[in-house]
Amino acid sequence: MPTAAPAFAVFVTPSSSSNSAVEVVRTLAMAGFDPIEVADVNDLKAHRPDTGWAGAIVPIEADDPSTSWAFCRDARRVNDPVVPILVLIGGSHLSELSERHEQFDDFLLSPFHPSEMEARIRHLLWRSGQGPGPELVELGPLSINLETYQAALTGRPLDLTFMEYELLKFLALSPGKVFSREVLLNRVWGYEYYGGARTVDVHVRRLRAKFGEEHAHMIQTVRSVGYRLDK
Amino acid sequence: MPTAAPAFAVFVTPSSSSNSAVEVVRTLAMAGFDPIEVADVNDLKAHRPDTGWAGAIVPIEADDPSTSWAFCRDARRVNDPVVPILVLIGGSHLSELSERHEQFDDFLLSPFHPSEMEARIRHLLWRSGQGPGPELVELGPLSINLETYQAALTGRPLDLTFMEYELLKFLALSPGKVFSREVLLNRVWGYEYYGGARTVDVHVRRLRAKFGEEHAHMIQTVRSVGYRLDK
DNA sequence: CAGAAGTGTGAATGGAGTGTGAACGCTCCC
DNA sequence: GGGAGCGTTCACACTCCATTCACACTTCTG
Repeated sequence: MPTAAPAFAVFVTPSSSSNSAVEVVRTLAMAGFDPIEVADVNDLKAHRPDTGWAGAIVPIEADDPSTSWAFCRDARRVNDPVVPILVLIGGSHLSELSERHEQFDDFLLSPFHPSEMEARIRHLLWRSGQGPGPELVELGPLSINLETYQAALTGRPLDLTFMEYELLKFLALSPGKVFSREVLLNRVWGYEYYGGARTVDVHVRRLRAKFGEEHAHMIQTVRSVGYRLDK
Repeated sequence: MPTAAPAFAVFVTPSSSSNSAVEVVRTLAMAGFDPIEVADVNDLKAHRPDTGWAGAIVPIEADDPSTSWAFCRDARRVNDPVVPILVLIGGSHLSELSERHEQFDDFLLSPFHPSEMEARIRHLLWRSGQGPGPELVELGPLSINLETYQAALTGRPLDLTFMEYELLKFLALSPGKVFSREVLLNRVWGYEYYGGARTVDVHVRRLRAKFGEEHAHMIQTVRSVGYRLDK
């Protein structure tokens, strides 16, 4: 199971004359983020995800800029200040930015291209804390950190070798699914690999040993078929 | 005598096929800045104004991106690191940004509208005048001062060479994350560098030696994968 | 120009990691 | 109950990888 997607607040005015918010929401979703519409600062508290806000996207409404700017200002004042703030603004309103530097972190011309918005968001995320959280694979008590090449069982780190790690990762990416030895040799060891089926057995055995008696059952044997990783 | 206009370095390739640099220079001048064309990092030192660089504008040449990126990287490594860096990039090359966040501060789609460039520059200037960025990187007993190019372990200064420092800084910016030798060669030594993987090993070894026996374990080897910096 | 410091490369070394064969044990089915 | 089939376990040999060393090359400095 992948880590929860970073949640972004998308400011929408009650008199949502523009449909830009729709475009924003769609773009965020396509880029793998979690867009949540908010109408005012109270919504920021009410709808705050457990993981907090990864940032906010604020379209500056052409017919009522002050409301949008007020939202930006207030979003910085709540208990858990929202950063970063990306402002969406029409080309003819660029001059408004000059006196409001402290109210936004980056801006994007409207209409916008989705890939530019995504690029700006990713750059902001990186700046404000080294980007999105680490890529984790979790399955019950097991968690695998794909960035650090570390696996842990109920928080206790497992000292795995390269092949053990690769095998476990492969199994954990398709929890519950049974893989034959042949498939495992192909997908984990490589297509050109031509070794005995005993190889898989032994690595499973070593994994189970490191899991400890308590969790060894997570790797299940399916007789005359292969192996499967369960919770 | 009026205050000198902020000076911006504009990167131009010798084979300046694109005329984007001309546009950049004109826009900067119109906005009241002082554009100075530079062809490489040596020019940054040779033509450095008395007031220092206010920033740099770097067009990413479509036919030779790596030269432009190398300039960005090196501009951050000179004695008086150039910040901020604004990158000018074609829409079809946006994906290049994802792995180079540390090499630029903001980007602008090419072709660009002069008023957007001016707005971006003014926002960058405002930001750099505010809180100077994270000039200190800390990780357990290790602290790295990005401004003075000094690293220290439990307060004791480490006498690092240039490459040792760059390698350590890169690792410390993503604590815990494993990097392969290939990635390290690309991102620390440079995309255009094509050397043996032993180079990385040796520099790691020298870093560990300077860390001393007590802290050598901070740089961990992940067998058949790469290296990782931990607390 | 001599010397020092920084950096990259090839080769030797040691060891962790990996694969294999054989012995053992379990389960199912005739 | 006995055998066939399959998985498990063990010990051992070998491969590959990281480490280390020595040295060549470049750059800088006095």
